[in-house]
Amino acid sequence: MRIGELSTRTQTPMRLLRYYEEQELIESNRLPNGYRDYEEYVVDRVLQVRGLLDVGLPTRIIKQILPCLNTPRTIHMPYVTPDMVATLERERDRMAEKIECLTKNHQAITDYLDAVRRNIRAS
Amino acid sequence: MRIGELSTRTQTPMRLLRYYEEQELIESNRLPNGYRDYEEYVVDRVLQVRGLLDVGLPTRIIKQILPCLNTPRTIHMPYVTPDMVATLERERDRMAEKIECLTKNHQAITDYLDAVRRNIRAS
DNA sequence: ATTGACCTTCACACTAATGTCACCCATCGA
DNA sequence: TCGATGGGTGACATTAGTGTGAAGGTCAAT
Repeated sequence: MRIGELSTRTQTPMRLLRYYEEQELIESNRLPNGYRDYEEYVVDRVLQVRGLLDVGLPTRIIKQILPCLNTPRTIHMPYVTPDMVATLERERDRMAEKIECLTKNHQAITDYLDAVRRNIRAS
Repeated sequence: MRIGELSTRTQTPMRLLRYYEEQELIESNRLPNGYRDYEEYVVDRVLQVRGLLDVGLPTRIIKQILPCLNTPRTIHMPYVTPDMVATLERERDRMAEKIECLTKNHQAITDYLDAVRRNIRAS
């Protein structure tokens, strides 16, 4: 599929799709005319990348962990350098921290909203 | 306390403490000589702010939701405009999404690491 | 009285993730 | 063949969060 379709299917500006490619987060083949040609799986890939970006991971890290998060859950194990393992462990721990922080604040907001609503109802 | 102490206690560069103040995320009084003078609670506040930043919330949003997340759990209810409630609900939902995304990827990494370790042990 | 640590403001700079615009080529339908 | 539409590259702009350094005050201790 070409970039326009990928863009609408992933709700992502073409500009960003090109950017992600530049950052080596996704890949494309080229049609004879130079147009980008994406394979089907890239759709999921883009969504996953955007999820991770949105969650605060930098492209640099995403690029590193992506091979381990392959959508066709083929845990195909490349050269897993100890270095790589370390990165993964570090990121995993950071994620855990983030989850905790988010959960706490999510709860705080929820509580607050509840209180507000009770307040409104009472007045 | 002055900025140096706050900086070491929160592990945060002074530069950023000033920046947070500029963004109205924290406040300070001034000593007669112009030095910033922080109250004790600011320590927690800074940590909270950094947690939220790290988790991907922009200062703009943090500023808005901060009054509802006061550390001295005095749910002191200011003018809760409907607008404000809307923002809170939106952010809360976004947080939930992020938590989900993070959890999923956290799990994926964990699984992967497990697989790698099994692989190593087997070889 | 000077040094050194701590503080102030101002300002320039960088990176990441995006937006936007300019200019040109390709494709396809009228 | 013309024009709309879709694509390609490149470059400059922007915002957020930081780093860093200049130039200058304050203060405590020597």
